Amino acid sequence: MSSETESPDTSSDFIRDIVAQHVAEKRYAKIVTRFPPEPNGFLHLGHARAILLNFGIARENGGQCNLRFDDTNPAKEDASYVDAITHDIKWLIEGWADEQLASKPKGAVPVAQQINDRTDYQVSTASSSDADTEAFTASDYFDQLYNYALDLIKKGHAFVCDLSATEIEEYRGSLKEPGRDSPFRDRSVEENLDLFERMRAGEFPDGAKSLRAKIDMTSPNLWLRDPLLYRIRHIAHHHTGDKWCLYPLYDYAHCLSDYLEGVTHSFCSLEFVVHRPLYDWVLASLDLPRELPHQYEFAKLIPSYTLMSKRNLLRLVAENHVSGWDDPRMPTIAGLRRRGISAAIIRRFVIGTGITTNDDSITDIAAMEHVVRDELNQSAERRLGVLKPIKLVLTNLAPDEVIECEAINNPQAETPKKRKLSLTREVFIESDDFAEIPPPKFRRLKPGGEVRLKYACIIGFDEIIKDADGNVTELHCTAQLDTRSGEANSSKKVKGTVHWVSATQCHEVTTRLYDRLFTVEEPGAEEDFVTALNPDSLEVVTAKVEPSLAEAIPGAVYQFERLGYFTADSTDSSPGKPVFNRTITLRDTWGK
RNA sequence: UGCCCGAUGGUGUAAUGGUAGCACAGGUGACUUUGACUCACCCAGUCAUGGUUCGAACCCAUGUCGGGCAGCCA
Repeated sequence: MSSETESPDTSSDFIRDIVAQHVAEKRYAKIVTRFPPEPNGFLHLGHARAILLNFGIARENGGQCNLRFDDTNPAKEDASYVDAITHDIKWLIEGWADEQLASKPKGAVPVAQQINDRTDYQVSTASSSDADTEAFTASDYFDQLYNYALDLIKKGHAFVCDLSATEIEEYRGSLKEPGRDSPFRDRSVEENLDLFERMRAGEFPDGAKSLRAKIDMTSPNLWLRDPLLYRIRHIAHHHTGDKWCLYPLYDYAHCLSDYLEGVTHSFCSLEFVVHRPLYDWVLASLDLPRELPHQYEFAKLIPSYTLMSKRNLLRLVAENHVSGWDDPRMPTIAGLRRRGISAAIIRRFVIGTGITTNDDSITDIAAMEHVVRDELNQSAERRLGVLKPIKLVLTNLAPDEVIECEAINNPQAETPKKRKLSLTREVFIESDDFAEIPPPKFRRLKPGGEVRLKYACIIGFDEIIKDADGNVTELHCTAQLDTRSGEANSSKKVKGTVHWVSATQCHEVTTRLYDRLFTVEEPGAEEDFVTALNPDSLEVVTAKVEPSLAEAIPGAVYQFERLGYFTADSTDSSPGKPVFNRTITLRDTWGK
């Protein structure tokens, strides 16, 4: 099927070098990575890099990659995204790293175990053959996270603070000025324990108190100035319900979730570099028995002409600039899939961009378009379809005459299969393929010229028919039947070949012509990206296509010869009535 | 102007003290029953200045430019 030519495992990057070093040192029994999406939107091309890195590292080292929902903020998250995210990940790695996708037994939470006479907590991993499994979920660790917070308080590493949000901001200082200690910083362990328990019990309103790490208010790293660990939120959580009104923050929950799952390598994007000391501080302050996970950062993938943040993509959806998260113009995994772009294509493109710490790079979207065309050229069957038809009459054929022609399904195939096409007196050709006053080097149909109807025969131009207003209504030509394949004059050469469909044996199908969503290279850098929306990103036409396309398989991609690649939309098509989405046009070196 | 990070053709990357390579984009031509594909050729780079070294894209120093950080978001 796919001729996926993914980079061999010889390709390396700084992260693979680090992991290879650890493997050589036998530092870990098994390499364990994780992909931790927050269920607050659909996954996009940027996530694809993280997914492919995490699963790729696991795949190359006989390890595992945990899918973990990072659901510590009930105000922004929703269970409705969980299924879509899970589906997209599985689809992206299918046939490539399915074995590495790790989950846990249903309902599993961290359990106590003895390690070197010390009590440790870990959540078990389910084997891929187990029946009842589910994704790892940070909120399943809330109890254990709470207990760890108690430990932190007992060790004098955390305190309950009564300062308001604005006061905390003031006390934090600025980029240049050091911060000041909270007046509540030196509460006794007993008082902190009592207050924290009462926070959990719901005695205080939102924002009245918080649990903070006791680190260093004068640190040049803002994230070390007694950062918050827990905040009060009297709001139900999509997974834990109303059990909690106290929720941990990312910096506290993430490193410990990694630890509880036995993650060895925790990869994230560059903006978390400044958080790494905090990641390490939390883990180190708890004096944990097992080997600690470590965080490594890499640069995000930002393709040109696309938006790449969930916040912004959500706005496109909310304001109806697109039909949804899976609109074929969206850079989401679901959108690309509907567009006809396979997982193998995404993998080849994303992996091909590499992993670095260069932080200001924009990847030319043309690099992805190249992969799309290259893969589809190998796999897509060819069909004939006319987007903007103009009628052409072959005056030397009888009205009911049908001439059978043979068309090749895919010239790239080892042993190309063929199908039948019917040439009739009346056909449609692309209106772009005729010019009454042709521009220089025009190789198509023009007055007095000749052109070949693909897979049929050469035709000679006779006459142009116009209506009263001067609009072209029909083109009259003569078919040179002896130039058909196998006939005496079949090797006759003409400069142009055009596609066509029989006017009496064709189907009309709704076809969506997509173009890039934005007119500028970096819409995310725009004051307001909405002003950079491409007004022509979607054009709907009723195309005339050859009969076989009525049975197009949703999700399959076809090349409409000389036009581009089209896929039958899997949500809007119905049996016998496909709706086509244009995946991408063919490369066009002539320009028009 | 606090701290941290980064800098290789137009773009994305490789070279880890020893010939600056690959891909995309762009250009020219060949081929063509898809102006597609394919093929051939061309274009074009180590941010700057010093230093270490027989030898520096790589190590050091300084500068320049770019990015990140002051959510009870992740």
